[in-house]
Amino acid sequence: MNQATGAPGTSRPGGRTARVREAVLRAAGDALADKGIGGVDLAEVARLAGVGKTTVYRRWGTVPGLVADLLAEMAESSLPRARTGALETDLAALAGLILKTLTDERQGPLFKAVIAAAASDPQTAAALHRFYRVRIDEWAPCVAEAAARGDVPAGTDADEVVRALSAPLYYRFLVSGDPLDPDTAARAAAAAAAAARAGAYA
Amino acid sequence: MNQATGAPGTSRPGGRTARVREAVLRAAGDALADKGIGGVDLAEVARLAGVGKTTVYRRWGTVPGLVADLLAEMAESSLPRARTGALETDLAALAGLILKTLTDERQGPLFKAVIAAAASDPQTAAALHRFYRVRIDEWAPCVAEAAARGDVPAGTDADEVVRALSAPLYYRFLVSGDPLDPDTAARAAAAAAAAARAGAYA
DNA sequence: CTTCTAAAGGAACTTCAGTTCCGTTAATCT
DNA sequence: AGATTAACGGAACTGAAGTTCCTTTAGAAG
Repeated sequence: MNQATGAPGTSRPGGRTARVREAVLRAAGDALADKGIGGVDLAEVARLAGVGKTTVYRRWGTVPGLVADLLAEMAESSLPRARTGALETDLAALAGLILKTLTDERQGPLFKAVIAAAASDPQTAAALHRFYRVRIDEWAPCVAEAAARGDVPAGTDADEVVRALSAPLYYRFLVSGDPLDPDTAARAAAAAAAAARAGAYA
Repeated sequence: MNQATGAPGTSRPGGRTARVREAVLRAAGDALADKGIGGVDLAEVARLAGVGKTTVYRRWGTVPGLVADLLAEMAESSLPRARTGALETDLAALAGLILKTLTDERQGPLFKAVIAAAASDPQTAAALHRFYRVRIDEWAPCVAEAAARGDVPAGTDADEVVRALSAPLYYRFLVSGDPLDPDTAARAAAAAAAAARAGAYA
């Protein structure tokens, strides 16, 4: 007597269920990347994934629900931070990583679509915030180590420095439409380091 | 013989046509602010505006088309910049203005929806970029004047300083979900000023 | 290997956003 | 003031996204 207590996929997560999830998330990522959030319908995703549309509607229900699951998947495959030994170079490495992600053929449009989805759906927003919480936690130690070395004032808010570095890249990407190039990334890293040294985040 | 050469509303823009446009844009703003981009349909907007839905479909066609027109309208009512006489205080005034806009009951959700729409629609994106081009052009002179006074290095990129100030606020608003408060705004202004003085934008 | 049932799949159905058609209203020009 | 026609508006129509119902497949347990 093993009744289904939760959502579909929780009680028998192995084998076929896992293959279906993988195929659907992959197809969803493809569709999001090339049509954006408005252009995705679940029946199309099901067709691309080679899966019955009933299955997609039953397990994910709506486009934002599917996007939230996709984000949870993406959070798992987060890269480890750089350890160059100096604040400026660590931050430059992070800026380069963000630049590479946002300008990537597939990842860029995907992030754009996901952030757009989060703007109008609380479930997606929560998943997005968790995603960036993980990223910031991964990279903040760069700043903490710099503080320990005395490169930035004691009491500097490490999270804030990471955000300050990321922000200009995302701002261009989402809001102003100004170009995103290695120069921009380098300047974002340099500016964050300079402001941190000046004690703007203490 | 005055045949209609352009889109509806171009050949007889006065009177009723203008009233309809005003009512529809107002209703569209309300709907966007409280349902977000995904939750708006043109028939509902028409009903709220007290206008035939055929009219809305004929003149604006799609939700992004309507949003683009709304943005063009918003760009007209841009506020003049502050002139406090010092870089830090000018930048603090701008940060305060952005904070006020993004946390406003109506304007905040509206901006969120509009930026989300721009993520998947080129027409909306173009309108959004024009909007921020206007804002940056309005405020960049603060930095140029500071450079003339010798407060920041000669050759500092004024536009870049304004973006650097705006970015952390928008990043929190759209991406990370961290709180937006006067403290954050003050820190964004201080950091932009510090980085500019250090020559990070020269 | 057999049993049990969670999860997938197919097909018909429903609902509603978006379109089309055509009659009505009112802005502009003489 | 009267004529012209751009633009509005109501109502019926269309098509596809999303739902429901029932059957089939295959993962987990004994």
